[in-house]
Amino acid sequence: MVRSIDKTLRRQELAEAVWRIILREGLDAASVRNVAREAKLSAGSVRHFFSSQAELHVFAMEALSDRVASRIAQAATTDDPRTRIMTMLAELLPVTDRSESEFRIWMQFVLRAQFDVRLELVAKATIDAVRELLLRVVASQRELGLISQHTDIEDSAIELNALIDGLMFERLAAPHMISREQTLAVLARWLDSRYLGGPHATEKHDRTVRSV
Amino acid sequence: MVRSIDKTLRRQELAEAVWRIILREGLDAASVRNVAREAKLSAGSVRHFFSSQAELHVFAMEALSDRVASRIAQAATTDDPRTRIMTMLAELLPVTDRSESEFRIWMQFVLRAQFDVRLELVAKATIDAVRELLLRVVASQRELGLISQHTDIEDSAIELNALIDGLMFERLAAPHMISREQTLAVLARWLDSRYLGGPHATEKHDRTVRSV
DNA sequence: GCTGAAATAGTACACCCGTGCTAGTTTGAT
DNA sequence: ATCAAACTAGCACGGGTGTACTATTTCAGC
Repeated sequence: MVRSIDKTLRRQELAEAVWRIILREGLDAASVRNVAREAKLSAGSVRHFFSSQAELHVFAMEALSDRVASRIAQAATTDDPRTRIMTMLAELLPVTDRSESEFRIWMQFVLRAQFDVRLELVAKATIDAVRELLLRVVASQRELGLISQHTDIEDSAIELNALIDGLMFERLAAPHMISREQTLAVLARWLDSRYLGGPHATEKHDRTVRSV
Repeated sequence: MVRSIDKTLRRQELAEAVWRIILREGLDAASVRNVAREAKLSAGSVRHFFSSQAELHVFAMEALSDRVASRIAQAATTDDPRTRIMTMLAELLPVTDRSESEFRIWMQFVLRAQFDVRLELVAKATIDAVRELLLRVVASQRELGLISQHTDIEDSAIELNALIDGLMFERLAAPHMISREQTLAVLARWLDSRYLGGPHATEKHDRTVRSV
């Protein structure tokens, strides 16, 4: 069935149209008519792929979440443990043109989720996934002996999560206040401060982690 | 001129009506008609006090910023340095019914500011003020000898700012993920970890000493 | 009281919205 | 070539929006 592939494709195209509009004018502007125009379709056509505007928005939000998740999965294939951790966590921050756009869009969805039950579900699932990722990261750090055996994994993950969310928020809400380099520097400093042996002990630990 | 006092009062009342609507249904719902109904006025009457919807929103955002600022100023009168710092910083976090509401509204404004030049100005001014506050806090900590003389004030303020913004964001976007108590605990832990000696020896986890 | 300005209400206009509906067009399998 | 399903376009309805405008009410100062 070639048609069903087309359908999936069109839905993805429409999701991307939603993204572009949100980036340009905000989620409010992502009306059915605007999205249709952005995707060079008619409003009736959009209705054919999404039975309601709400469904379109939910799909666009899920697609965005998936997109970021796949990038993190990609980053997780890095060999060196410390590089891998830094690369993965950097994917949670708006420090490139691409990720800056993605998180700007994501933020709009998350805020609207406060008044939309369906979007709230997507937000919660994604946020929980990030929390679990961070827990695994910190846990694997401890298993590798990169940080003290007495480190409270839960507390560390919570603090790391807050730090990352704060950096993300500031990069989006006040980019003049913290540059991309500073953003990564703050994250790196936080990680280094917990490593045994200080920031420059890099090549001593060769074991690979399979849980992350 | 009793009338001009009335005018100021009405504007404040309308701002509070805007707040209530944002809290309940989001900034999108803060239309002139909705605000008028919330304030038990006619739409034409609202227009008499604010020449446009944009002006109403800007005023409501500024009023909110002022409100939080005055609470921080109030907290700054605390005597004991360490209590004062914690009390002031706690005012930057949504950890009470009141502050939770205020920051929830604030977040809506800040996000819309990305697409509204006038709101962007208010956001920038407020965000810059917070940054300067945090710089002063860290600087005074060092002057009082509460933290190491080698602490980089700028770096510390940036990290503290990110942590606070992250905690705020998480409390609003994912309150299920971090409780009010946990929020304050993370902040307290971050502050304590920088104090020389560290007062709360009852802390359960091992704190790695940092030279930052 | 009287008056005029401030305050409030109400109406009208042009616009955008979500969505239901219908009518055409395209397309792949037979 | 035929046909049914998939696709696309367009219209219409009821409703909400900002705002310009006019009409009415309120009330302090005289």
